[in-house]
Amino acid sequence: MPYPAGHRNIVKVQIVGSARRLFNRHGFENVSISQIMAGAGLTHGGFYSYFKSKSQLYSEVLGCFFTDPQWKSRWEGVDVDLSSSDAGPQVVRAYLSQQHFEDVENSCPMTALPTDVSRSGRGPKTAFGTIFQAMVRVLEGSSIQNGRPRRRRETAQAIAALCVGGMVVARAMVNRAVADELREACMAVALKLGGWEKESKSKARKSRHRVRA
Amino acid sequence: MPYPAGHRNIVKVQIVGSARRLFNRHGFENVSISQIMAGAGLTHGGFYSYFKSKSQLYSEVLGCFFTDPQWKSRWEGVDVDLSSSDAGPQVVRAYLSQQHFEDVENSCPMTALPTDVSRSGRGPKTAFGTIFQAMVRVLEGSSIQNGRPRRRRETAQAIAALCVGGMVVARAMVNRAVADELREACMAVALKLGGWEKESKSKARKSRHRVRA
DNA sequence: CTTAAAATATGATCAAGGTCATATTTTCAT
DNA sequence: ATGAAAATATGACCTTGATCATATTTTAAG
Repeated sequence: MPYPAGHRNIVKVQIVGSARRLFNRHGFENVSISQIMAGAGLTHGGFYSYFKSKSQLYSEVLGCFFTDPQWKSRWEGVDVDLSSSDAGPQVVRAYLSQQHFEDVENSCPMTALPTDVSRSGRGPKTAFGTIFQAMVRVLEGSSIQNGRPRRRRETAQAIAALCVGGMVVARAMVNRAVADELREACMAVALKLGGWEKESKSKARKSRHRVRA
Repeated sequence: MPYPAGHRNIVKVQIVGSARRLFNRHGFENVSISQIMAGAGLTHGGFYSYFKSKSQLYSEVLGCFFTDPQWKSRWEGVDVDLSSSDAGPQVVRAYLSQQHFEDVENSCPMTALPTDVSRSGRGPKTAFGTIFQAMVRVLEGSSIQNGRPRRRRETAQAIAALCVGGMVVARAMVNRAVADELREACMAVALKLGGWEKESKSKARKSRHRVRA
């Protein structure tokens, strides 16, 4: 066997990673095979020895985003421990963080390309739904809500939608200060909805974080 | 003058309308000039006597969405009276309505192509921000919040983001029932946030509307 | 019914991109 | 070192699409 065992798989992962970054930044249809392969240090021709078509890569990229348990593209300085008891507020803060806002390439696909997914077929949509429900489940399990589970689920869904929506809208704005204000507003309300307003932090640090991007 | 006075303008409006529908459905980059012109009953060649480029059309389409006061693309059976005192809940119900969910072509662009805008230049982003702020202002003016205006604004921003986010996510799902549940959850929470839970309607009418679409 | 301007259609050009066939290079076992 | 297999690169084909130049058609005025 002329090449080491896992080589093929390693390269394939690199291609998928390149595609993920490019898709996040430019959207599905606006990225060429050449760009993707170049991003993995290759040229365009070899692509079809790895994937049957561009569409198939599309599915694999989403699958990677969603199902891959070792998706470690955390955002600079932001960490989430899903097993922690306060996973809910952690998720909210991370999702609406300035780091996530800025790190488009490693962004959550729900933020970077939800409308691309809505224009696509069953596969991507199914994957999208899966991760969204996963997010809802984490929030639901962590919310300090008073009563009925019906209510808790409703609230958790709204918090998730608020996180995604806040991020999507913030990214579509010119004015950075306005976008930041929106993010912070969504974060504050989301935490309130979950019953997580403990450390009120006096709304300091309006947009003073430093990120080395 | 060989052609009636307003003719040119009428045709231009038709082209922009065709572009709006197509952009909403397929995204900006996935629509060709030929398709747009065909949608207006013309062929591709004449396009450049109306617009300098495809990008310019893009801006005009967004401008039409956002600033045009006579934008009458209401959704079937849904009406909003912005001068009414309860404009807030009206907007929320309309935005998260099943009709809006289904009527992709006449959708609010914030729902149909926010990520396209986030990948674009200053022009579209500015337009996007303008309409979002307009929505926030309506919600803010109508919210029954208790105290500080700071709080009211924060809440209004979150409600708007929740409306957009709920719709964007719902559209990216395969399962219609799940999407409907999300919409309803977002609507309930949004109304609660605004202090508009008056007519509780006992959560009836789970998805029983009829739309002739 | 003619005519000139306005509008529209046809067709060409040029660039990009998905796809695939073929050539070249790289790597490991001998 | 060497050779065969695996991987990668090159180049071409073909389609599509943005753009523009030119031809044709339509319309209102005379």
